[in-house]
Amino acid sequence: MSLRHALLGLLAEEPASGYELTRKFERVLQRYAWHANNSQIYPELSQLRDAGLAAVVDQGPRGRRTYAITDAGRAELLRWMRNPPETFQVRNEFVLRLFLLSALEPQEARTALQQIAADSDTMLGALREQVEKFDTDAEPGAPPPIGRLVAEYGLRSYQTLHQWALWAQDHIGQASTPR
Amino acid sequence: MSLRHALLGLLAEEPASGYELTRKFERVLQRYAWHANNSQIYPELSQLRDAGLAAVVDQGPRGRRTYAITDAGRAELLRWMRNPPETFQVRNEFVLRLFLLSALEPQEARTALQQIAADSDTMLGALREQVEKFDTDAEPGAPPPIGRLVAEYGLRSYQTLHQWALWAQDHIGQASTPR
DNA sequence: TGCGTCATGTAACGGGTTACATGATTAT
DNA sequence: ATAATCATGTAACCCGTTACATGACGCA
Repeated sequence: MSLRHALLGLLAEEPASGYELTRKFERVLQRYAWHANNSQIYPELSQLRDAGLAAVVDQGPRGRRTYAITDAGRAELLRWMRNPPETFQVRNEFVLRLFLLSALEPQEARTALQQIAADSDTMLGALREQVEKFDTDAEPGAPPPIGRLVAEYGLRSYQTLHQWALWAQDHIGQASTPR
Repeated sequence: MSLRHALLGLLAEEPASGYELTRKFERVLQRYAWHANNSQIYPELSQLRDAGLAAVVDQGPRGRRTYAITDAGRAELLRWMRNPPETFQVRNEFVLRLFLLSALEPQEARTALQQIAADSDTMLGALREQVEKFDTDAEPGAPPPIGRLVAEYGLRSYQTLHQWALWAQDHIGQASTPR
């Protein structure tokens, strides 16, 4: 039940409404870590509330309800963080398509790799901006927030993807024939 | 419906039984690309057969049925490969946990990062062996098979993770306090 | 006044997980 | 003989997706 813990993790940073959590998923988690949309988030928040792991701490206009993590919620999040499974399940259609590139003719595979190289380059630009923003906002000498570490991870991952796509273009050959 | 196309992709390489496909998922796709188990694979193979995208080409002992991709199946795989979605959905609990490291005390987060560095190092060893095997088996001058490109991707990804985990240990500070 | 955004949900359906169930073949 | 592996599947349940539904608030 990762969605539950993703929500607890976001609420551990600061209280938020279902709407704000939906936005956070879109901005922060969606690209590398976890995908969820509002029709999943609202029912899960209700369950979190019923289970005593989160509580409504504020009501605003348009029926807005701000949730905060409770002590029990914090304990549950810690328990989960301290007990990782030995193996993690991954579902990433993008990488799946990389694996199945051999089903295409080499020329078509090369074109696909070019597209990947271009897209990852665009992503790199956005991530570099994000990292720079962290670094200019930081007080000199102070250790960076975790968000900075995560952005660094994203940056390095896309750099790796980009460089691999360029490398693969050079090494993909006529001999890698599909059958 | 990525599972369907993952199966078609594997069958495009060579005919296989449900059992063999389950093994291939475990060995090849599971770690980076897609997770599936036998109780999903067998029904999906039946559907593939009913849809004319795969066909039983051999029967062996213990009721073993070898499936092969049909021309229609190949066409469907190509169509899918040529029409990628603009955005991909990602669900990776491992990365999610990286994002939520800020919920732990810095000391505990550092310990978790050490574990990640150690685990990724183990993975690197296995991947290096795999890559070497590809390279010693290859005829000199011949372009590498797609499997070699994918192994390279895995290798680079784990290298990136490993180096990031070391870097993050050095940069995680007392200031990254959970609230 | 009208558009964009904020804000919350439900319902039907499809995909995925866990647990269960069964038995044949091969190697030791 | 026995254990490991090969080999196939079903059933109940849970999680996630898509589409739908509704309306208040703030700004131009």
